[in-house]
Amino acid sequence: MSRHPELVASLREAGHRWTPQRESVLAALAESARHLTAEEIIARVRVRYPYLNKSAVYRNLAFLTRLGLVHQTDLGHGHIEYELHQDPHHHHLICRHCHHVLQIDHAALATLGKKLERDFGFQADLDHFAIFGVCKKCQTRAAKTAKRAAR
Amino acid sequence: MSRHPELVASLREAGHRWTPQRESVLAALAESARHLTAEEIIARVRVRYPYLNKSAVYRNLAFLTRLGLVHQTDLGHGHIEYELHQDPHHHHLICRHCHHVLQIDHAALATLGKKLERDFGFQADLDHFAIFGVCKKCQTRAAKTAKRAAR
DNA sequence: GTATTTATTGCAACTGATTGCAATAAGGAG
DNA sequence: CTCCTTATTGCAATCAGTTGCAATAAATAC
Repeated sequence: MSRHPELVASLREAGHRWTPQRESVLAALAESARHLTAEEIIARVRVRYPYLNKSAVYRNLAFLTRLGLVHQTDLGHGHIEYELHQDPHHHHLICRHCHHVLQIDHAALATLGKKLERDFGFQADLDHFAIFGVCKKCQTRAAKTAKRAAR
Repeated sequence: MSRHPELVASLREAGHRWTPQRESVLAALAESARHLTAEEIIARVRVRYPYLNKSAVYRNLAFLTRLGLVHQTDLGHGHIEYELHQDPHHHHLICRHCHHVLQIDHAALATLGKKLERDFGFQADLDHFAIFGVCKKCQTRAAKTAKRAAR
């Protein structure tokens, strides 16, 4: 019936249902190691389940996100990207010039989390964070261009 | 002609033009002390300029953002919010339960910025950051509910 | 003033995503 | 198994935002 028996049981206890549509969305994410856009998920799900409605996909992505099974991130590509939640926690540094995405691990943000907790009593969701900025390469490239322009 | 003579001059030097539409979008933001959604901006602009097309508003918001005059933030209300860029830099802690927005100043994130620079050579845009999580109030409320459920 | 260049606008078509609602079907009870 | 409740689906309408393109008009040169 399902390859996620404990998950399914806990969903049912909470009054939710385990439908083929829901399973297929989760399966599409589980079979991909990387982020997928909603459009990619719909395409993959329809390989097995050709007439699945897109609103069911969007609603299940929101549902799985609420459960904490799925993460939504805006990596600046114009579409939200989804991925299965899996440890270790990581974050992304996204260059606004070359759009390169550098993955960093949670340690870099642990201090900030503690600080927000201590100073404001705020329990931040510092998981899978997207930070925009300028990467090393583009900084040096920009410096060179500025120099050339100055001459 | 305009209440922003230096701005207009520098735009012209860069090959841009200063149109009534562009001015009216900037004016709408300047007259509001707080964040506005695109819809609110369109409504305010149309008080003086009834037939302005929405795509001109969106394009000018993007344009002013590229110039660094305007900031876009997703405060989790389902719409992007815009505001005139003004110091001092600040950030937002947004509770995912009660949706309360707590404004904090830049000091809290300064350490993170230095760390990203030092460890990864990444110059992060740590300006007007939105951090989601659970606020103090909702944490204590959740703790009480859990206790009650345990009985 | 007129002519030229081209950034910007207005419009209409379109995209990704959301929503209201009736129909369906999952899960539990008998 | 059948019956019942209601979470979920499918569909169509809708919404916020984007895009292609021809028309307009801002800025510059003359």
